[in-house]
Amino acid sequence: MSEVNENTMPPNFIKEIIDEDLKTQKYNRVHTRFPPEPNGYLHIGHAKSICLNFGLGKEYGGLTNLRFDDTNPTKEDVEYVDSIKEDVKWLGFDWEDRLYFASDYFDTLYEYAIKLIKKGKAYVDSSPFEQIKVERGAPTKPGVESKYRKRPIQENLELFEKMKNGEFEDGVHVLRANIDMASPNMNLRDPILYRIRHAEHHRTGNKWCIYPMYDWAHGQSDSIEGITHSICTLEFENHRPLYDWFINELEIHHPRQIEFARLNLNYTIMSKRKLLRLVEEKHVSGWDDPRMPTISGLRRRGYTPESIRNFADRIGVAKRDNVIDISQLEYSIREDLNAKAMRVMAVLTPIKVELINYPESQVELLEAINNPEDISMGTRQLPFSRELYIEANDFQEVPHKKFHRLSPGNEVRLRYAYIIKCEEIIKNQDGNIEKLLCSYDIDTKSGTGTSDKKVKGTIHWVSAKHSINAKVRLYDRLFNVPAPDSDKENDFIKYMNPDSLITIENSKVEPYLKNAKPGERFQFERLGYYCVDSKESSSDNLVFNRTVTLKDSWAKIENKS
RNA sequence: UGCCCUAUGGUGUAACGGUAACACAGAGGCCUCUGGAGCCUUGGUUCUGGGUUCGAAUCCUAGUAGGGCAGCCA
Repeated sequence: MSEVNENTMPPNFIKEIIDEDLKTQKYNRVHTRFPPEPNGYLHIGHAKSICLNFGLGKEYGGLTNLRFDDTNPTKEDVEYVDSIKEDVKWLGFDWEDRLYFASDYFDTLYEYAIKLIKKGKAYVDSSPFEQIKVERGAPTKPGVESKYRKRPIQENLELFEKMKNGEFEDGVHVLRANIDMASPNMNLRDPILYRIRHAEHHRTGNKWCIYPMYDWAHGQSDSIEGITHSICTLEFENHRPLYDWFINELEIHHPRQIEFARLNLNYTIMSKRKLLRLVEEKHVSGWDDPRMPTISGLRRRGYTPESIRNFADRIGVAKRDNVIDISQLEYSIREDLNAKAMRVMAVLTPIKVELINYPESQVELLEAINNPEDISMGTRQLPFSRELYIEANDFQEVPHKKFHRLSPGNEVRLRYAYIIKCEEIIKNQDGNIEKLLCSYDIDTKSGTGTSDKKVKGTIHWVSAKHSINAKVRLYDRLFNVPAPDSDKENDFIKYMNPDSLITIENSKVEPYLKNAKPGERFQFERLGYYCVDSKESSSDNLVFNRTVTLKDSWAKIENKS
């Protein structure tokens, strides 16, 4: 697990509120929490929240809990609990011994409910589902009080206990708070606290058949844990008065809730439901498919925890709706990997080059720099011989006017090696290039300074007989429109990018990569950042995933003309 | 025809009543044995109209626009 860097996050309105609360002694400590529901995998939007909550805890010398809000047994599963824990850890955060579950508080919550009933602030409603829905009214229309609203306290107590004891079928009764059916805030129109659900819970098993609603459980859970600042997304702003009402009626510790705008990224989707659909309908290989915006997907794609944390800091926190450009995320990973990734030679789509004036059996070992951004990473030896592979698109038979690479009669430098000149093109019967016959200039060996010949381009290469095969997966954005789920007419599936994954079976990589470990990240010179696939790669069957390309200014020049 | 929230360059975020800053993207240029990296240059009548003030992106007010709220989901 990597360390969280010491940089503090940029100023934001939440820090201002906390500063103020500390100054006024509203609280004398900072305690936050990250409260996911274990019903899906975490995505980059959750990463923003995790970085925020844990970042605040760290920055103020406080604490941050990990708490699962597992109040709906029909949707939750331990698979999700495990993946969420792994993701939070991988991002570099530590909840220490403070791993909690809302289900830990089911007993307390039950007692709290009884307290409310005794105060006449909650009642058992035996109206059918539809009745309750109709009586709730609409945003512009006040609700109507239930005929069970004035049920005697003793009867409520007895019914509620029977609900708990499993004496009723699902849906027969609910426990409701007694607040205000005419409130302009719908959340205050006698919200449901408990519903009957004869379902097995992933932690409490069959102990309960009544389960608290999120609204009833969430605020009290924060209170029980002594949370000072409950940070959540904007849609809970209207729920805050309800949470305040509960806390006040119960007379328990009062956390301060602060809402912020969730992350939106273009060219992807963030809805858990839709991500689940991609997985279930097999549009992707799983939650950790490298094209998914999930944390596990980004991890398998080759993103580093540091890059995600830096991204979270850079995009900031505010209350207005936002759509972050995906290039911002890509910038963060390039920035990190540029500093850290070892450079390596890999030819994705090879064409053969034969150096006609290079001795048949000669092999030279050339020194290559592992990372020009970090010379402490040293150098390595690169075998060079008469037969090489170069990238197919580094050769143009009829070169574009600004093309600086190899073309007939033209010279180019082979990185860390010699300058070569294309003398002849050998084609097969179909007219496809079989190989290029080139000459090399012995006086131009890299590092010798024996020639002052200048050449416009430098290309990467690999020695044919020393290279090893690799499978390379080129990943691109999953959708080809900026907002795939904003179209009300068309399903978002329609906007999936058919070229989001292109697999190349026979790429040639330098021999150093033979021992590359799963998850290890490299820069393939002039191409991009790649990592060894953590699931399917082995030393005799290398599989690389493209994390992100290098910035490609040539592509822009090419597109312009 | 209700309540709540929001409004700063293309996208984000900052500026805390003293005259708009930073990052990404875009466009130019320099440099380069990665067309990478790095460096330089280049964008805003701060949603609109009033008001308060010597002074407003910041405060007040009225509009306008966008988002949220009618699960026994979270």
